[in-house]
Amino acid sequence: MTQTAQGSAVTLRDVAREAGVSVATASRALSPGVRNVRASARDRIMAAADKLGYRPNLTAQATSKGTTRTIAVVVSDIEHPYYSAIAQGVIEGAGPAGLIVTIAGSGYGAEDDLAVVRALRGLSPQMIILTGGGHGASASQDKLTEELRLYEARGGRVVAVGQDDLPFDTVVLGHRSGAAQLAELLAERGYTHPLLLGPATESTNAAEWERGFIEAAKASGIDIRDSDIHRSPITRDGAHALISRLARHGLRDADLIVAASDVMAIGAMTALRESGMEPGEHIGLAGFGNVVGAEDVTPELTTVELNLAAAGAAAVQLGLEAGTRRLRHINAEPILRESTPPRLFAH
Amino acid sequence: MTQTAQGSAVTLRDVAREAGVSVATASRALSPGVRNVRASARDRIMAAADKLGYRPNLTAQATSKGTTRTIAVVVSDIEHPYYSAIAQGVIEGAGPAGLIVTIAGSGYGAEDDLAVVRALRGLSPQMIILTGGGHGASASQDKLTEELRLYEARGGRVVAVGQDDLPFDTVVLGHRSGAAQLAELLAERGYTHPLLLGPATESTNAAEWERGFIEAAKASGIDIRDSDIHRSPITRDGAHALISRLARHGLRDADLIVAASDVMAIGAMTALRESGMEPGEHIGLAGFGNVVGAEDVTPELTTVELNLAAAGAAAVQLGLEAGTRRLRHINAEPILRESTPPRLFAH
DNA sequence: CTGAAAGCGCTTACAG
DNA sequence: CTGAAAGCGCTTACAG
Repeated sequence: MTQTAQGSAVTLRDVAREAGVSVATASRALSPGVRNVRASARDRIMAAADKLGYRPNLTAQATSKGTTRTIAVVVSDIEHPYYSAIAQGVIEGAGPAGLIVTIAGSGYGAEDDLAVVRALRGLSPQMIILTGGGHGASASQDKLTEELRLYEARGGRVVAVGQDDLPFDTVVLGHRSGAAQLAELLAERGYTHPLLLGPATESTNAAEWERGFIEAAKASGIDIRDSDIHRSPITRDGAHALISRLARHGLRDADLIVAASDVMAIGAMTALRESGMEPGEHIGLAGFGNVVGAEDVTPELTTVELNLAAAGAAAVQLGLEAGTRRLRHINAEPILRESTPPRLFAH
Repeated sequence: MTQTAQGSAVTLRDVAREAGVSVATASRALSPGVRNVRASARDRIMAAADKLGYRPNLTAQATSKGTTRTIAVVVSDIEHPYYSAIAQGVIEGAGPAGLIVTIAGSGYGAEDDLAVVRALRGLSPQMIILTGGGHGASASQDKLTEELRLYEARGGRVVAVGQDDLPFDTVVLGHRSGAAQLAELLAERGYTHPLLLGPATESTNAAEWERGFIEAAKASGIDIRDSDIHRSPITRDGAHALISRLARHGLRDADLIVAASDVMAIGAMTALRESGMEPGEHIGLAGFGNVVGAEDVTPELTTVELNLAAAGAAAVQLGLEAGTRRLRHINAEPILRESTPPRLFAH
């Protein structure tokens, strides 16, 4: 393939020539929001652009303007519905503003986010939305913050979705309040011995979820000990393996498993059944997030609706307005379904 | 925010000055695969870049080189696990080559793909991977092809994942052969009256799936009439609504529902149960794709493994090698599970 | 309202 | 191996 292929691209210069104006005026006529071009000239230019099939070179615009009409969203795992739901919200929010959204997958560690943000910065998006959910304090986290600050200094906007452990605009999700409400309702239904199933990786989202649940449980008279808290990879298979193992040794007196995500809860559900226990009947089961699929398992899964799409859209709004370090809260609400029926001897 | 913020960015010029060389040498030292720089100079330049926290401006590189070290994958719906699985495969395939992958969501029509590709072209990715699954012949489809040809003419690579109805390199998925194998196995299990549940939107993937199933069924002595084929939106809710309606009027003599995707099958499963029929027991149920969740519903869902991640990785490989209009086939394999138990009076 | 010119940050023949 | 210069496609003061 020769470099000549390059030559076939229609450029602004071509449009200008066709319309009989300078590239400067052609540029003005074609950029939205610029008024100072005579109507007749504008029309000729538009027509020429159309006729030639002109498509502006966005990267050239970017090197000239220093930014691109693009939103980059960083997710830990594109296959996890938690992230796709947020991404979908971002897309919906970006559409009206005429912004293209671009999704980049990282991984579950702060260093993963860091690597992706480094690469992304070079692409000069107008906004970077982080959805990783927080990694706690660490050297990588500090470097990530520093990298993002540099990006901001160049005029970029950064917004986080999750918890407020990054010093930027943040859409705060209801991991804590949602988990607390869930704990209260489950206590009312008569559950007394919950077992918590959290992620093995550091996650501020999960930490808030855990704290919210434990505190509210305590207020309802339920004490959750450290030995009641288990951790596995934040996937269907991770939870499945853990619960299978636990079930083999007996689940002691637990009457409820509460997972940090629906995906994990669903893996646990299958593991329970394979171990001869009927979820809902022998032991209650609750998830978190109200992800697609939660109401299609049997029994239907009790969970907490996080309103992820709304959060994604809100992140775009925050990023579009000027401001710093603002927090925007999105409410969560528990949804009780068949997997946590009222216990017989409710107090 | 003033434009001066821009000034704080570290540029190649800064690195060159720090190292005491020209920008040209600095550029050479920093670009991988370029040998002609004295080792000592290279070391000084690397050190300077490191010290200053230099991050190359990828958009500037792009306007200079005409391309970006980026792969753009176009998906119809990021929330659909079919697409996230392919995207995950692309990410895995792109990593070793040092390419960033960017995911853009479109919609289910050819005109949606067209709009996204237009926007994407401006970002000059090195490769565009289309996963839409084919839209059949139409004016939009022709325009899409034309747009992609222009992109190719500028040196870009395009690869499709799905069926071979686009005149570009294609990773062909086993919709047809997978569906055919499934039909044979289900016939062996004694099913005689399948009802097909396909997507309402035009899709070559689905058309192949349908043809594969019908032909193989016929070979096994099962005749599928037009009235046995139903269509709904390609979502959980779409299938749920359709099957609910059908169940109300009675499902006639159908002993099996075969859906074009697992997500649809899972929606159908819930609808059946809500209508008082036990999936697997009263009526068999099969999906397609072996998506996360398929083995976590009750009964576990019979489906066809499409090896989507492998397909995504294969697409990257195709795009990295030179060549045109090559077809690469990825095998599909049926997975029989509890949702299609052997019928009592199998022939 | 318009054009000539300088500039965005980088790459790459070209000539040493 | 290295530097000065031209160029990538666009934008935007500046001066009419």
